[in-house]
Amino acid sequence: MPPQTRRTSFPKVVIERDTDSEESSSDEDEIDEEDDVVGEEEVTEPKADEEEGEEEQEKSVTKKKTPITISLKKVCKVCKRTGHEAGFKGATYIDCPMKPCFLCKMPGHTTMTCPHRVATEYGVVPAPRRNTHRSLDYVFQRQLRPHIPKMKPEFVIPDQVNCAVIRYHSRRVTCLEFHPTNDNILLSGDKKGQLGVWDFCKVYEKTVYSDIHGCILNNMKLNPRNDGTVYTGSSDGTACCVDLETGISLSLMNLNPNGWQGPSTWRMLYGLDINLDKGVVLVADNFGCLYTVDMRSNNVTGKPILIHKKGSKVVGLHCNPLQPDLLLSCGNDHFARIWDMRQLETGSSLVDLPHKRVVNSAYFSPLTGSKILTTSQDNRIRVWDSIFGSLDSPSREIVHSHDFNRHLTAFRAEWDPKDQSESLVVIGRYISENYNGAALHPIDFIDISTGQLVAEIMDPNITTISPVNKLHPRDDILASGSSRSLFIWRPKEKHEIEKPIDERKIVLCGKAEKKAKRKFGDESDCDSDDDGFTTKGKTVKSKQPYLDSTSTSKSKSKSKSSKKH
DNA sequence: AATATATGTGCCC
DNA sequence: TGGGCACCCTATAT
Repeated sequence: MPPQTRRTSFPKVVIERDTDSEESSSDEDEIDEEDDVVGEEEVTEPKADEEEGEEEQEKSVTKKKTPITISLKKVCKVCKRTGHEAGFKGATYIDCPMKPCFLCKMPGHTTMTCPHRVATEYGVVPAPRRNTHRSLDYVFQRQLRPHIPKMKPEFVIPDQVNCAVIRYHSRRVTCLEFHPTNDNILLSGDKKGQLGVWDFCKVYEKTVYSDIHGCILNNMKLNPRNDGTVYTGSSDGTACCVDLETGISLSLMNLNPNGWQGPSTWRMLYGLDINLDKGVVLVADNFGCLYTVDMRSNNVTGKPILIHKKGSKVVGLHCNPLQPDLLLSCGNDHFARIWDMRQLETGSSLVDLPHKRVVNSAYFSPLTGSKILTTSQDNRIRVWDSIFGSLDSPSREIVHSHDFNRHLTAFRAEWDPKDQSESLVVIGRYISENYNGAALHPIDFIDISTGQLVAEIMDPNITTISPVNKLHPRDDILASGSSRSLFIWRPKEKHEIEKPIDERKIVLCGKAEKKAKRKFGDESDCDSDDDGFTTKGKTVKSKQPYLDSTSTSKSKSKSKSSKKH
């Protein structure tokens, strides 16, 4: 047992007398009074206070002269000081005033009054009417984007859950990918290393492959040339090529051939991407190294290259969609880096993009590949408007709540691959908002050219945070991973027009699921998952989950201006 | 309904 | 450079 710290040894409920003073004599009273004032410096208290406190308690109980009241003094759960409280009041979270703003990390105000919350685009420099005279830029723009279309209208932003699977995974979801050709298939990875294949139009048609990885499936990518295979990278140190039909996986590499030799030597794979032009799969580990796997021979080629600080995680890799020679990496060393694939060696990065904290993700824009979008643990989304322009500093920094929490999958801002203007981005939100008395964590759609919150979507049935989000490459569909559950969102209008009513079923989750269970008295769902899932090598097909077409989940898709107070 | 628990990052020494 | 510890909105099982 670790030695108790002084702080924790303090009783949270302070016992005080109604009638003060009299024989109190001991130092304890003084302390109580101090507490009353501002909670002053508990630091000045004597070390033995705990026992003394108990003693006195007994004393006063036995005497019975002075009635005892236990006053629930305001004790802040965050800073442990008295005089104020932090935490949830109903569905509203009150910040500790002693801490810097939880949203923007600046001191002097709390989240409630943070200018970035009151006006989401606060401090964001809008996209300038660019008039660059760089010839390369001109050529690039003319070739690819003769006219820059407007961003997608709001109504095609998915805003309503129309199906979801309950606890499809037995651990939290870590990554999602849509199938490149089959519009209804969603792949999902989880912390346990399992890979899910879900036909979300048939809702209950899902398959889970549980014998591919031993722990966290960090990243996966489908092969667009052969859409039946997916490449996966895991913290177990292996990368695999998986056949989606059979679940048969081929190990491409194993960074821990000698098994567990202690935490300092165990290697894990994080970043992963496919470079079709070069016919390679790129993966990166937690020691800062990049590995190249030849897609034909399924062998690692060349030596690992240190591309980020030695010993630091390389969490993301992304190949430029148009320029096969360009690679973007990001990692725990607070950098995102652009590389030329033709001359990959340590220190040879073309550009280093510094961040204040860990970079959770870095992506080129999906259509032109000319923008860069990063998500960093400093609660900022950064945008570089053109890789052909100056990359000295980001074009915009958008403050957004997506803090690091060890129990959550890292948040990543994801492009909408269908948005011709390459300005619509989706990302889950950490801090909750009070929506009619419920604390919900919305999924935000942000126009990264202005920083404006275009839409915030949530569902009263989804009370958990949704750090993992992916937009469909062709349809107006959003997939979200929230804790162990997966959700599919569609725009209300579209969904209502296209789907016959009896297909508009909502699969309940979380609390609503439990309620439904009681209501229908069914015990047989995929909740007993662990049994099935742990059977190595077996696919688990679960039965039909709870369907409830009556409880239409409502979610709002509103512009930021109508936002609370 | 209180509590245990898993276990990443930053920062300090 | 490395161990130790703190840590603000978790989710879930008991």
